[in-house]
Amino acid sequence: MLEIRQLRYVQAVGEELHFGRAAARLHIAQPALSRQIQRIEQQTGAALFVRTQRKVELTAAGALMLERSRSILRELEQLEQDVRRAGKGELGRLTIGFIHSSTYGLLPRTLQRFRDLYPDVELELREMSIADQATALARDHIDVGLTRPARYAPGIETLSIMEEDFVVAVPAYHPLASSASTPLARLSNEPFILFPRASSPLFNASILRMCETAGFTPQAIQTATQVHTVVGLVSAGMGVAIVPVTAKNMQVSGVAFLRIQENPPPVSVVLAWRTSRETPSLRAFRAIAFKVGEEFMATQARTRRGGDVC
Amino acid sequence: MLEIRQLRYVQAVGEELHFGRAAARLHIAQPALSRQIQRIEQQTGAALFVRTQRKVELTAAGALMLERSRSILRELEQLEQDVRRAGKGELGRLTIGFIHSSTYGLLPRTLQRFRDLYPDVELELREMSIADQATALARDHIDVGLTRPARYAPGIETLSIMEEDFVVAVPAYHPLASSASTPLARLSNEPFILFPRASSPLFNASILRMCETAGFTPQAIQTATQVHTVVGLVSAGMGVAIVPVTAKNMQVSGVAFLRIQENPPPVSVVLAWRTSRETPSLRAFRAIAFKVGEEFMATQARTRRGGDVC
DNA sequence: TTCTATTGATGCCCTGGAGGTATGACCGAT
DNA sequence: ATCGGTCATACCTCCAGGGCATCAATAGAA
Repeated sequence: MLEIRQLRYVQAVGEELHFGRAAARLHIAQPALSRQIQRIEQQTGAALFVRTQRKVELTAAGALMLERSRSILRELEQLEQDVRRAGKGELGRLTIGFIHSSTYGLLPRTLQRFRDLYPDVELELREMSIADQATALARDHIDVGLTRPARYAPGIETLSIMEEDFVVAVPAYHPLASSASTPLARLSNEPFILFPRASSPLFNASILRMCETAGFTPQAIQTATQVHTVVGLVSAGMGVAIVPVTAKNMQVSGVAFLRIQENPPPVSVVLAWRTSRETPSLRAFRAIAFKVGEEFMATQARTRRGGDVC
Repeated sequence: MLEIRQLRYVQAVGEELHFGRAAARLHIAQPALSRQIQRIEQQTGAALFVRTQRKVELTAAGALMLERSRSILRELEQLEQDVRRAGKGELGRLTIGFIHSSTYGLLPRTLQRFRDLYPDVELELREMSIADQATALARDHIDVGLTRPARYAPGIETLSIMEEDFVVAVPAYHPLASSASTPLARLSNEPFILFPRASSPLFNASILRMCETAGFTPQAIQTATQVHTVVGLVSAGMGVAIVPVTAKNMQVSGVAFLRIQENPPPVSVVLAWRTSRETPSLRAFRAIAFKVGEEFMATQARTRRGGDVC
């Protein structure tokens, strides 16, 4: 089989048409080059160059080999560079699962920043539920999930990148609408729009627990899986709801958001991935998502925990 | 720079996902393979494989390199094969100059046989005059010329591949039309269609000389460069002509061809090429053209020299 | 013509690196 | 705890590629 060295030598001699100069260009002595070319000619049984005493000329076979050698050498160089980049995570493909609600939060910013830094990593996005992400991770259908805390199979790691407080959403005309905060108990007789237990177990359980702690069971008048649907129903005056604070980013009018005076535990957004499938691109994505999460929480800090309002 | 060996090793390990088996496939010992892979990983700074104690897995960079290595190895193999074939003249390009009259003779057969034997040699055909072929050869515009004997520049070799006798062409109603042969002297008062001296010096000179030997100067009523035009004019009754015997192949009706009893010297068809531009394809073409020329003369032997008529 | 300079080929030697063998380290299975 | 399987490490060998000196052939100068 031909060796790369041989291709390079053919290219040098083919371009210089002079063994001495070609050898100099290759940083080897001329006899070595002569021997290598002879060797190729012997290997292939084809004369590549016609050496008359005064000049060197390409044969048809030589011209063919020169051209193709150039092309293969280019490809090889490109390959090495690409492998190097892939090793640093600058090249590749990342399939990301995400829950719909993260669309309004850090996903867009994370994607934008990631694309800026790693323009040659193909990103594939798949909206899927928390449960679906868990199985997709286990089956290697996605590289990483932007999801919520849950019970994941062994071998799947998670990293919390953001904690969101819950807030109360009420219609704009509601008596509470002008308040900045409210105790949960004030909502005990309100009709509630809740998240269904089946598809949104985390939100459902969190909200039921905090109401229980406040001493009542919320009266469900409707359920909806996606946050923006829930807020939409509040906006339509159908009832009140408890939603994560990022719901404010949804640009729905006719809804007021109130802090919850009991400061119930926040809910996390986590990244989840298979430990054994850790790639450089994944590491890079994780770092960026983490950073974006931090910034995101910082910009929303004024509305959180009643503490540092400006 | 990456070496071919390394690509092959990556391919083997990537496909076997097992160092021992991959090494066996490569006919080397396993430690050598481990070292080479490590070396590549060190060279590129990218992990290609994840070696857990029980199994080997590809990383993203490894998968990339596997795929591209396959492709480069394929190309390299193809290259070697093509160079080998080009060396034997089975691959390449041959630009052939030819005079129009050879279209009715051996050119079609030669081309057909050559294409059968060397289907991957591209043939480019250029009809051009004898003089044009001489300069085209000198300037490397054509690889070989199918032409007539002439004064060629030094460095240009010729090989005669066929000798054609001249015959007399007369209109079908001409008193001589039913004869098989005639002495040239019988034509001394006939109107002649001649080849112009400028563009067809060889034919023109040959014909004038044989008539002179027969004791007369032909009376030109018209000149025409191409043989088939000349024969067409004879068919139209404009006069008689002396043409090479291949003119019979032109399928022109209304013309009778007669042997010349004086047996004037025949005219050759030659191949001409630059000695320094001798390629394997050219050699192959030459051999075939020569053979075809021999066969061509054999099939026409019965009409030649008055000898072996059946 | 003879001499010289140029250029590719040949002979001989040396060395780096690829490969081999033996063995270690690690882990899962029994 | 032991064994078997698997990849990594240590150390040695050997050869192909490269360097140096020189030859051979020829074009161009004298």
